[in-house]
Amino acid sequence: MTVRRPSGAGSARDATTPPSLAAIRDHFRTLGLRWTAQRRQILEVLDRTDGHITGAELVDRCRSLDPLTTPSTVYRTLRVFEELGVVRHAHGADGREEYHVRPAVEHGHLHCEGCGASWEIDEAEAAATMASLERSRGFAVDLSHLTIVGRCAACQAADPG
Amino acid sequence: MTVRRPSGAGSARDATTPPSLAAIRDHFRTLGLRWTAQRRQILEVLDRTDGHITGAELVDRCRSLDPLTTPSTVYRTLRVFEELGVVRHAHGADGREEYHVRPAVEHGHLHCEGCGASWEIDEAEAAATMASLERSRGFAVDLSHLTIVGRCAACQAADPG
DNA sequence: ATTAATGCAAACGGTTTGCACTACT
DNA sequence: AGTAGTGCAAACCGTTTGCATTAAT
Repeated sequence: MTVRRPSGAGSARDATTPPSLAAIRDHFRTLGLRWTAQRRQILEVLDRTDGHITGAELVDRCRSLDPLTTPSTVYRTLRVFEELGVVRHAHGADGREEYHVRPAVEHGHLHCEGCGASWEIDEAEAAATMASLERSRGFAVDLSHLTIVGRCAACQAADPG
Repeated sequence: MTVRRPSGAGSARDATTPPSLAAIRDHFRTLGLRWTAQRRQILEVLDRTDGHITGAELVDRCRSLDPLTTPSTVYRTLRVFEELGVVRHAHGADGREEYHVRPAVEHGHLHCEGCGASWEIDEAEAAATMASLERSRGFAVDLSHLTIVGRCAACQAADPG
């Protein structure tokens, strides 16, 4: 199925506040898409997740809520949600696709290859990066897709290697 | 097999110029590892590749040179090469593992999600990013692992969104 | 002669597909 | 009633593994 994407409310491009559940449901219906129990459930799980979640993790969590959950439905729904701009995916440090509900403020991630921890970086913190690439190349960084890998302060202290 | 990694020449930590084929072969032997036709071939293909290459692509190219090439050998060799610091992997824009022969100067990649093109970013260009995260968090960015996704100047002009 | 490395085939995990069926609208 | 969405099972792709065999030292 291919989603038609009219301009206007909820279009994938505007970076406003996250729409409410009801708004999303209505938006679906307006587009001729259907609002099903599965879609609601998946959206709820995504919404409760802060940070990011891989497709497989999402399948698991949905399954633990409702054992009848099917991977194909989850992945298909994820695609639709992304086409509609409800979720966003980025590539985590391990190379997996990671999804998150489109946040009010876009953010990227910092990942320590020493301890595996990760942190969010907001627009302010990424400003230097974005400005520099904008200036030198005219390149517009997709912050919500950004994962920077390296070593955190603690790991450097622990193993100055 | 686990590779012992003695300090000294060729150790994974020093960021010097890329060692010659002969040096690598000798290094292998010194460690009690063996230098085989397959390893030489894989290294040659890697060396001829500029930029980056995925595991699967590497398998294909090796196969086109020698149809007897086996995936398991390639992947195993890749691991050994990486443990020895001969190659490095990063996660490409599409989330795949991408390998490159460890270059004299470490670099990251810039990837346009509009046209799919990618460019290298060197230390100078990444300086702003690295300095900023170093300052705010004490975080040491792993430049060779860095892939920044966004939209290039041309794509922004073509489709101002 | 040792034992590291290979080749094969089979298993793996995450994701995608085709198709008949179900259920939103 | 019509068609979007589901569930199932099977296929898929890239990668990893166990094990018997080969070959570098």
